Amino acid sequence: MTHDLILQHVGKHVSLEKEEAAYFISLLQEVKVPKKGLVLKEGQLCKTISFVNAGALRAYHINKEGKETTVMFALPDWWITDMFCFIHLRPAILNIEAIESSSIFQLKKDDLDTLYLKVPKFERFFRILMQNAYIREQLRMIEKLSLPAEERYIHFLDKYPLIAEKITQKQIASYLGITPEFLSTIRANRAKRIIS
Amino acid sequence: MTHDLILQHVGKHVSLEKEEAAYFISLLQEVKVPKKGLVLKEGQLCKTISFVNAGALRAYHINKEGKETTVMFALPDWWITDMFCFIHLRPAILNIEAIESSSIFQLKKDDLDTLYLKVPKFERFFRILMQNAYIREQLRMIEKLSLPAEERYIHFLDKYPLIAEKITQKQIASYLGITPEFLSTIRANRAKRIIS
DNA sequence: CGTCTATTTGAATGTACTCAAAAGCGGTGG
DNA sequence: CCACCGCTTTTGAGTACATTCAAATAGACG
Repeated sequence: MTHDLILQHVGKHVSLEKEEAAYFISLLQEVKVPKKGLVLKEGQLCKTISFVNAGALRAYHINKEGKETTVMFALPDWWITDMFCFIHLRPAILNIEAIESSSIFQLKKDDLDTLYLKVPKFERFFRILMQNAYIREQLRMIEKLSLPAEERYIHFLDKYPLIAEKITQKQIASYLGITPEFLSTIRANRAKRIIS
Repeated sequence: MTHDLILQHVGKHVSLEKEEAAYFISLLQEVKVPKKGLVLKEGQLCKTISFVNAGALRAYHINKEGKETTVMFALPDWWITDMFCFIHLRPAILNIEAIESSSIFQLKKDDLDTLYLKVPKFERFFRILMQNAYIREQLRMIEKLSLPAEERYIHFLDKYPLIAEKITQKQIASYLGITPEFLSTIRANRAKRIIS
């Protein structure tokens, strides 16, 4: 359980003194999650944000009709949480599960708030993270509103090849906002077109 | 052109010394925009972020088929820009126009970067802003993926009554991701149901 | 007042969904 | 190690939600 990856990751945006790095790491708790294990369950208080050190996670929401929609995937070097509930200390509206056996570092809300005060560099670090997350979501919304399902599917494969190879089509479909059956016919149509 | 609103707004999240406030304000440039005036045009470099002091703005994207999708609205006390292009210094993919005659304060990217260094409190301030923006977009995506058009319409009226009363149905439709014709039939159906 | 755009209405169409059933695939236990 | 179980994927038919196109009406603004 080295912290090389996370320190390198933080180092991309801010440079830490030795003691700052040590303090930061002291706040992290490593958690191993087996495949299909839940890191967060809807209704629970979401008290932590997780950095993926190894493996892959998925956050999804289930609406009142039982329909599942995938909010995000996270590979190593990504942070994931139910941000709304983490920030406002509300019961989670998302589930977060391990797609494969994973190792994550969890940071508690309270500790993060203290970290901001003790090492203000982390304000910058998380500002950049939030900024990128916001931009990603905004671009995703523009795609969702302006492109048909097939083009969104192609973009997804293009943008997230490493994710695509780890997950099922059902999960891709629920990220794109279509049914697995429809994704299947999209793929069948493409295959036909490519042959002819 | 007082800066009361913006200072009060910043004050909600961080408290500034007199000189810090003065410095911050010195970086702002007031711009008056007439109704239908463009603050940002697709293809231009997006060098500024705008705080709405009075009036109302709208950011929208036009895809290659000419279909327009509204990315966000901004009332007084909101910040608006093409965040992707602002951060990465790319040609804008969004247009930003005034829905009504407006007064905005513009902050240049360079000045913002300097501001972060000189007054690190602003890292915190914008971290919180970005965090909220991220959460909003994420919740919007969950709605878009899991609710039918009619429910999204009701939620919109509920969540943004002040915006709803200023804009056209066409603009609401383009925010919800439906055609104006379909929004019209949704409204007609609701009216019928309410009468009977 | 006239023009331009937004809104409504309706008919025809298309994209995506539901339901159902079969085929494929992966994991697990005997 | 193979057979079985459960889940994913495919396929197809019927359906529903939403779009397109067109035309009429209503509203906003100079």
